[in-house]
Amino acid sequence: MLPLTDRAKAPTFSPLYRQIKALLTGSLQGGEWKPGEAIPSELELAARFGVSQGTVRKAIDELAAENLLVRRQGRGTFVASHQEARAQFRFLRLRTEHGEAPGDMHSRILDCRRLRAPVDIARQLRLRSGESVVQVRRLLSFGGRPAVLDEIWLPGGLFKGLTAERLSSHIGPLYALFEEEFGTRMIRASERLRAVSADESVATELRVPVGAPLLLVERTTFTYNDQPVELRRGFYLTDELHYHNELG
Amino acid sequence: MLPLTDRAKAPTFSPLYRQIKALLTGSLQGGEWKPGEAIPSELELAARFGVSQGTVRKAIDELAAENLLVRRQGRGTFVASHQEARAQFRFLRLRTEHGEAPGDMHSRILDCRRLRAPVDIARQLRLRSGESVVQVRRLLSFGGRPAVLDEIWLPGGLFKGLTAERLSSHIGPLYALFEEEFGTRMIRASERLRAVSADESVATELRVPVGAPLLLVERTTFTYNDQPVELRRGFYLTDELHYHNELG
DNA sequence: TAGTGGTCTAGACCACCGT
DNA sequence: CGGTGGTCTAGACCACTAA
Repeated sequence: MLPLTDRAKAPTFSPLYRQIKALLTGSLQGGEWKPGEAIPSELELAARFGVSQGTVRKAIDELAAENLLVRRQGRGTFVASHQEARAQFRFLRLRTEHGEAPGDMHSRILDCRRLRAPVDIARQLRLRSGESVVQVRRLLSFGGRPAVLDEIWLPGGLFKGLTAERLSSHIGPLYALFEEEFGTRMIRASERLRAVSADESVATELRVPVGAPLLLVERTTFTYNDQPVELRRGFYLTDELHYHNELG
Repeated sequence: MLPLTDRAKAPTFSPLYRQIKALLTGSLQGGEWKPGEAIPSELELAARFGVSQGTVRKAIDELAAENLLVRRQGRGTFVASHQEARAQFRFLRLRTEHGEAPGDMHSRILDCRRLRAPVDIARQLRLRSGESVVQVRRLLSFGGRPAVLDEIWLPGGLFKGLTAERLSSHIGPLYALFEEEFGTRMIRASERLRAVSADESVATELRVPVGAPLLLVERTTFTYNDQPVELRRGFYLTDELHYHNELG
């Protein structure tokens, strides 16, 4: 590790703890520690990198704030996972009238196809036009009532063995499956929300009249290094549930 | 300040930096430092509270993360203000197709009335039913096109001199006016989003057909101590603009 | 009891800003 | 230049967990 005085002359100054953070991120991305596992203790990492515990702490603090790591006092620091209960509703912002997470969720896969990427999909996923992509359509229901119709696009190269059967036999969040079976961890997402009218095909799946108002949620999901790896177009029926958002 | 060993026996343990944070929050709430002003330096505060600079730092770190304070290297730490450019679009999440903040914003006040709080409004604002509230309706336009119809409810006691004239003559965000003229600073908000159909009165104001899909945004806004001080029902026209959200 | 993260301190030095 | 926040260190002790 370069001492601060040497690094300070670099055109783009980066403090030591950020370099440590980058090294840790690299190890996470490279799979040195898997989701759910503990990473080495702060003192071990400090020894490995030749810095003080405080510097490692600050790097881990930022990674924990970004939900890449989870600290547990007395136990250690763990790689975040979409398997954990606390992660279940981090990306799905639907809530009941009372602000609680809705129960009795069920996912039905409508279809799963491989095809050549349309130009706009390719551009958003940073693929070459015509490269292979996977398109998944699925219906989310709560208490037996359809609530969300999702159309999902994934890079074909990253999701080779993905089939409707594999998706249907999976229990829990899709992101848990993606992380376990395909080694792709969703880190953050950017959503664009609009109100639209249900067209005939959407209305049929959601069992509402044609023209009913629906919340359209377009999501771009990113993995490490801000690499986009998923696109979603979700039609949300918001008569009983709503999309919840906190403005800090 | 109690030493750690004494405080440790308290039933609800709170570290020293959180006590400092509470003291700072109290000074902010009490108006010792006004929005836009600098607070004392870290070393001054450390001396005042009889703790180390590091402990003050950690307290300020959290307040900065909550957008109550703004750090500026080499200059000092300042009380956050809704006047600043960076705060303008913190609560208004509308973006253009390209993800930019929309330009040419104009606010037109439709009316401003004082009345006795309906039961549900009173409950949400933690007022006694029948207490005075102010109801404001206003239309936000971008590039001359109506985009948001807002209905706003405020506690009458906190907003005594608020009139349609005062609102209309104000330039900039309402929250800047509220903070300057009424001493009430909006800290955070909780929003519930739904898709609805435009009824006749809303359709007229937004110049859309009756039944057009609109994004309904219901907001509860809080000041210090999680005290709710504003309710909003906004009807958003999302054909050209959309509601943008980042999922961390 | 050993090991982990969490808090607190004191001190040194760096980066940045305004004068 | 002096003063501010930002980084880094070394060391002490506390709180929590699991064995």
